[in-house]
Amino acid sequence: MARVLKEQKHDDGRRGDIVRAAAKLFRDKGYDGASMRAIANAVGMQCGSPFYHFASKQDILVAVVEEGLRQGLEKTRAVVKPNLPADAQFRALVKVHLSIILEDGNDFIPVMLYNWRCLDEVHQRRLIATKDEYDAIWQNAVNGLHNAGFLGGDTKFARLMVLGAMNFMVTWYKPKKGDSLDTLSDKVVAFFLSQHA
Amino acid sequence: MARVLKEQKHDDGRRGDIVRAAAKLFRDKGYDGASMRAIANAVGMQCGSPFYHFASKQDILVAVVEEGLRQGLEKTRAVVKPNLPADAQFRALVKVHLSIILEDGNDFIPVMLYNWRCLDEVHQRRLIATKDEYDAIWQNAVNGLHNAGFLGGDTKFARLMVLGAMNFMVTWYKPKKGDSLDTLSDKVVAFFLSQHA
DNA sequence: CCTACCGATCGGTAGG
DNA sequence: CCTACCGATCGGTAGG
Repeated sequence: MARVLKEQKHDDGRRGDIVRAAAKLFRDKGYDGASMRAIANAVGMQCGSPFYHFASKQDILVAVVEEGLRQGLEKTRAVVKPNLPADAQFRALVKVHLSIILEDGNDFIPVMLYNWRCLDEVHQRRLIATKDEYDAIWQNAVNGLHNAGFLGGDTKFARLMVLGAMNFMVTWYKPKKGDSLDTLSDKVVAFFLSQHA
Repeated sequence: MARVLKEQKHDDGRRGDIVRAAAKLFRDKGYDGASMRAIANAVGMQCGSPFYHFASKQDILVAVVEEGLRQGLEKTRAVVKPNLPADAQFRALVKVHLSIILEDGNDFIPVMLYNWRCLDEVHQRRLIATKDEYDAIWQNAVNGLHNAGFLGGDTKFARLMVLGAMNFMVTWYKPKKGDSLDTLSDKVVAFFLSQHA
């Protein structure tokens, strides 16, 4: 019990610092472009010290992606409400997703999206299970749009298009004064559901 | 004159082999993940030999992106026809773009899309001019959709959504027997223009 | 968590 | 275009 408490505190301390700093560096420079030395220095450590907390650089990447999926799934589940109209449910999910990939300090999911192939196959296979949960929530919401007449055709394809368009925003979105993620979410929703405005 | 001819032949020979091999490796492993040794070996050279053709690894990346933009712009311009109905023009552009990013051996533009930040700022600034030409063609087509009543709202945002959704296909599209880029183009067009089907 | 270090690999070069 | 090599940097480790 004491041991469990100690480990939890540990996770929230230096280990967590490393994961957050690595996420930022992986996002900015890519997995290969961010050296262990850079990660160590970002948290005020010497170059060998992160290996006290992680067995390898790969394990840090895994921790980043795991943390991203954990946070992302938590935030996403929190806005899923069974009695919401399809378009309102869609808007809520869009807003959460934009926050997950665009908001300052949320580097975990962008790292996952753009460094997925840097993960070992073993880790990919394990993490894909959680990714599937995430996709299933979205698939439900898109199916809801279809059933409510907002979308026709192939709903799996529709989900991929919607999420793809948003995920690619990571490459071009620059936050500007005056517009919030709320405004941006409205634009995304308006674009995809414009046929019923 | 003889010198010009010789250089042209040279470009189409070993230099071109290096650019094509590098494009494939940059696409598969990323710019940092693909070593000069791997690029050299892919064309049957020793590790120092590519430097007879290029001053640096960075210059190979620049050549890959330049070739991608050149080919892409050429193919794209070829399908732009002033008297085409807006939806037909859109479909033609979608098909060309899918071919550019998904067809086997077309690694140049995917490398550009996902290794853009590996380019020096100087090269980015120069290449962005050509990118803008590409975007302008698409903007025209999307404006055409808007004017014909296929789309409402912010047409620049619409362009970014449409291209983003397609560009992200690079991360999930796996060619399957029986479906062609024609079928896929139809699905993309149907999705974005479904409100007027 | 630091110090001091390892072997491996990297991009790039000189000389032919 | 090859051979042979360079200094720099990489991820990772042993010992404290």
